[in-house]
Amino acid sequence: MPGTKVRGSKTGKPIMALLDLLGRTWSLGIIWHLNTAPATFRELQDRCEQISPSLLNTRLKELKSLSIITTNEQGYTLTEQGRHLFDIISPLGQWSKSWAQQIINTEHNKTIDKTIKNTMDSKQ
Amino acid sequence: MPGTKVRGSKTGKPIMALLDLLGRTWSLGIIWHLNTAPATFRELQDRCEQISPSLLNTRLKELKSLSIITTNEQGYTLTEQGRHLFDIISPLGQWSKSWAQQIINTEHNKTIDKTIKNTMDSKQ
DNA sequence: CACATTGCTACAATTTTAGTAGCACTAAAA
DNA sequence: TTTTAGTGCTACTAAAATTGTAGCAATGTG
Repeated sequence: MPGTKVRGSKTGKPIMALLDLLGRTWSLGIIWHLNTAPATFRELQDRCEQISPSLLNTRLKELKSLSIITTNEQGYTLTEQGRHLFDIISPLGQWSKSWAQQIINTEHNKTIDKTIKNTMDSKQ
Repeated sequence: MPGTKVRGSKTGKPIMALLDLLGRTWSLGIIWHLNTAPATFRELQDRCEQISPSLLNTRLKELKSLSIITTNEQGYTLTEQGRHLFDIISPLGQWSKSWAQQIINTEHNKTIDKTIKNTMDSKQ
């Protein structure tokens, strides 16, 4: 809860509470996968590929008690706030792509460098 | 690494790799606190209030190997990509405030409701 | 040389998460 | 009415992650 002492912060600043929450395994993933559409418990389990039911349940309770998700006839859904939160983190999708690309290039360069080095070594 | 199988995903989609990374304890916090200014190891330890040196070291290595942070004369710093990542999550600061406010109001309303209920009960 | 600071490493204790099994409930089919 | 299938979980143990504390090696400073 914001205002209350949180794991990693004695101050209880909202941002610390939020970073603590989002920093827990699967929090971000659940929000991410719930944006597509509301989902039942098991549907959500599938979307998250590997989450264990006990943890999923724990996270759902946390997120629900903090008004980020809610339940209705369709199952679990983002609240309006939750959707706003998703909007904020949504650009991560694009960012992750260019990030991945750059890392791959870096790795590739390393390989090239090594090849060059080997070639040079063999010529000495 | 994006492209490689990650905790929580067999597909290795960049976004999954990223959510996995950011979902680890203190990843977000480190990025957040590093945006203020570059920091030495111990300075960063202080900013994060409660992180243990072993974990901080682990995270720094991860973030560094993934080109999100780097080291220079000033200590640890966000890379250009890291800064861009921060820019994306930066609105979380503002969001967390209104979120906290709303939760507090909700709690407050509960109290009010209870007070009203008690009053009504006592008048019966 | 003593002393302080920095960037860590080591390691046991504790907490968190994964993985698996299965129960209670509901609804439809046989 | 019994079976079957699906859903929302709970229980439990093993494995992994995190904390908390101590301290070492390297670098500088008086």
